[in-house]
Amino acid sequence: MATMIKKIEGQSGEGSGDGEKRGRKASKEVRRQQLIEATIDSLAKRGYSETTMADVADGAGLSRGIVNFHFESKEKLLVATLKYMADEYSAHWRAAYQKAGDDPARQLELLVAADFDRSICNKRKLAAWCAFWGEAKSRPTYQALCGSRDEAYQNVFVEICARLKAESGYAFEPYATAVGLCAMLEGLWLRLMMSTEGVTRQSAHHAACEYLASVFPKQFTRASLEAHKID
Amino acid sequence: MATMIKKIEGQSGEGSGDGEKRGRKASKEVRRQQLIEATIDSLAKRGYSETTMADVADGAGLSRGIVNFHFESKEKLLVATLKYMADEYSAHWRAAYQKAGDDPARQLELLVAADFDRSICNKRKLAAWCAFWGEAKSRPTYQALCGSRDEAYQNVFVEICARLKAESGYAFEPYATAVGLCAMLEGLWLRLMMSTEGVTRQSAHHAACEYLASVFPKQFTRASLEAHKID
DNA sequence: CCGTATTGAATGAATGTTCAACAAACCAAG
DNA sequence: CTTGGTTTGTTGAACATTCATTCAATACGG
Repeated sequence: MATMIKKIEGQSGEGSGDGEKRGRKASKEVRRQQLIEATIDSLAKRGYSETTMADVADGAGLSRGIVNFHFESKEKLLVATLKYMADEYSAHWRAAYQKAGDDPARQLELLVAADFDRSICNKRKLAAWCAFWGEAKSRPTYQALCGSRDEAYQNVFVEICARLKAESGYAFEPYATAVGLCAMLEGLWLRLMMSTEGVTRQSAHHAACEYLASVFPKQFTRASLEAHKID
Repeated sequence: MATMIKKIEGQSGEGSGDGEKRGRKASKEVRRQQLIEATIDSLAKRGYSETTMADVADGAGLSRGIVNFHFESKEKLLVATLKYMADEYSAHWRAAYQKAGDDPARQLELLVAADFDRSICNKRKLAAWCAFWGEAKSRPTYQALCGSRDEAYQNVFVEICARLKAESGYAFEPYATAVGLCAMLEGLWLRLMMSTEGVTRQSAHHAACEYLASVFPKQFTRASLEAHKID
């Protein structure tokens, strides 16, 4: 157990070259992350309602009381977990957006692809997301964070649709089209998480590309989208 | 309380003209439904993890032990509730499908409209659906029923897309297009439930129609879809 | 040694389930 | 139409369990 902690701290140490005393002070942040990862594990395996503090502690290989030390309560732990995932998601699409440069078609293609990237879109994370969605309505805190595909995210799509319309003379309304696209991406995640067979990350991405080819025929052909497909 | 029971029994009596002794035997089914409705209420108000047997009993205005009499356990109650909603949803879209006749374009329009009908698509029911979605991954029983937008539902869309393609020479793949459309409908439900302001049943339906107009331009114009809009 | 992170048992609250008692509906016999 | 007995639905308190939280004791880095 102690060795595992050392290893994680080591990884953290490599990543950030900060020369401060890393043993304890870093440990605090590392321990939090470790517990958050264990929380995601449990949410994915057992679901929200069956996830207990003991599960999380056991999953992290630590003692029962530890969670209340690093997080004040179960509620706080879950909020921190959701925030962790929301930040990760946000950083991921922003990176893809930036990488795309200024071409709206390329922005669209990369943003959609980003949503089906392995690092974000896997059973574990999707299950955790869905667990929070299920509780979001009755908890304002969750509701705010579950707009992870947030205001900003949707606005980017609205902007892209508007530019493509201006550029190629489409008849659609940019706002409604963007809302529909964002909804489809979310819905594909939902299906990905729900159905055991049939749906895969690739097939979901493929369906999204089919949408792009239908709605933006001037920018995308099915052949070109197929060519860029990587995983 | 007794008067309320009488009233409900009366309604049930009118509906089914069976001449059997209706006082007790009907009561059993009525009571089950009453408890299921109370369960949906609680799921919508408190969420899955905070819904207790006491909440359900109180919500129905009955005593604590009653739920374990009509349903064997909490688990069974929740499964029955989900099944109730799944059956209702299925019946609703099948009715719309039948009403549409044999024209695939009209089938598509009515099926999409059905998804945003008041009777199905309201905060209460959506919240309850989402509560189950959140738990579905870890419970095979839920997972099976949560394919309420089931195999059959999706296959109808695949068939419609295939016919429209054959009829009008579109380039899309029917299966991927249908999957994307179904996913969008689910995603719009999700948004409808999540965000407090901005999204309404009408605007969600509008986004779906925008999709239809973009993907099936030969069948739908934005003007015609707008004209048919009722609620 | 000092301070901090960690442990694990104790505690108390919440909750699903059980069950003995009670009420009401039903049916047959007077 | 009564009456008495039987079945069936309903109640609410008791019970057992699960679980988040607390905290005194401990280990360990600096």
